Amino acid sequence: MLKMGIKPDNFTYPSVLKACGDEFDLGFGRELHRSIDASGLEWNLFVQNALVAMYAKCGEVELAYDVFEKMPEKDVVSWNSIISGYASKGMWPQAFDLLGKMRNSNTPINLVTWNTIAGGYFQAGNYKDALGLIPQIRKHGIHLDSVAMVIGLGACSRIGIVKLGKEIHGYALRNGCDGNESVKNALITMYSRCKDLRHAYSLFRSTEIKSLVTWNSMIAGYSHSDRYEEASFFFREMISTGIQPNYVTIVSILPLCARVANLHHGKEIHCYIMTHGGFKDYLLLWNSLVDMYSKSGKISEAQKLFNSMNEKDKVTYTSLIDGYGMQGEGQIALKLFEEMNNCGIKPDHITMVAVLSACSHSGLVSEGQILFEKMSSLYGINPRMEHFDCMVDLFGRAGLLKRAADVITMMPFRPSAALWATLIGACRKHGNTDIGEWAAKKLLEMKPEN
DNA sequence: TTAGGGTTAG
Repeated sequence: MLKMGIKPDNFTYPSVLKACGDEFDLGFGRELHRSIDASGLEWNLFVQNALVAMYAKCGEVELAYDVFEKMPEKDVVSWNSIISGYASKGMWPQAFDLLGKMRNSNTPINLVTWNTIAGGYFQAGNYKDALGLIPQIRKHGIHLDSVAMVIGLGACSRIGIVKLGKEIHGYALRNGCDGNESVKNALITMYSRCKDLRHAYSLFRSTEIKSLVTWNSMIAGYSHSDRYEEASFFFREMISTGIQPNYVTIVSILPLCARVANLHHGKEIHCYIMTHGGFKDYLLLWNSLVDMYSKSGKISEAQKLFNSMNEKDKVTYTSLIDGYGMQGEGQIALKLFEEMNNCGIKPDHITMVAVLSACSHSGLVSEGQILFEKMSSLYGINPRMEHFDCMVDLFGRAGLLKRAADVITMMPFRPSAALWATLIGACRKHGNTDIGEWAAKKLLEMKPEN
């Protein structure tokens, strides 16, 4: 268009900027920004809003704010764009500060504003807070739209509260949103994640035009419920209807492959990825493969794959560390942990579980203890329940039953029945009746949790 | 024309 000498106008720039945001093409976005400044359209509200949104989507909230701040006139889209930028980065103080300023500016808050906050909560894993917004929205007399429902259903499926999910389903039926594809897929996910496979299945079968996401929702749902046969059946049915799987399909089905007795299915999928294009850029996918081989005890396959990867993150390392740990190769696991730290990849609480359990399976008592004690000072990770579980197991396996018992007594969490059982098992193995009986008594005293 | 959403690994 430019080559033909046609000048972009106040309609062209927002559309192209939106595309930049969707593709995270910051380079082209900045180029457009320079071109806008030279075009005389730099004060157009639509153009400015689109610039704010583009920078926010590309993760450049400061640049987004620079544009936003200088805008002489702001509308609800401007505010929503900048709030969304901060919320998606988890910068909550800034997001809420702006929400307050938006209220003071007499710009009316609309459903998109609410959905932005709810979506931010969802991304941060605050599913309860996301759900808590629904009654607030309704209190303002605003009707939920499909986006609000999808977020609400997503939160229900993560927490596993089918009752609230059903209420949203009812709301969708009453408001004619049940035919919306996204709502349908979110409903399938909600029911299947809440282990109500019957409802998930009937919704799926009643969907006439099934998109890739519909199939993925179903496969992920059954996979999540450990139903390999059905998940695999849907996978094959999907391919037979001419729909090609994408990386989400593969990532959904791989964890199940590790759990079935032979690795045939997992290898088949690995082969599929190698022979079909379009998968190489998804780290998530390669991590799932490393994890599958690790969990299946094929540690040399996992290592081979790991070596072939150009990009690795903490999940790649954690999967391999976990694999070596399960094989009783604690020293190798610790070497990998050291390597990841040297590479500047920060471990998180799941990495620590893998490392500590590797120590426990290989009898590396002092190594495990040192790592546990230095977890928060060295890596900034506060010990969680599962780390204490690892320590009880570590001492228990080594026959240091008094120290295992001390961990349970001192830990700032309510010990689970399984943890008492771990200690009792260790006492039995090492012939310690005193601590064993004490633990058994504690286990029997436990009140059932509500 | 510009803002929010569904399937996703350790």
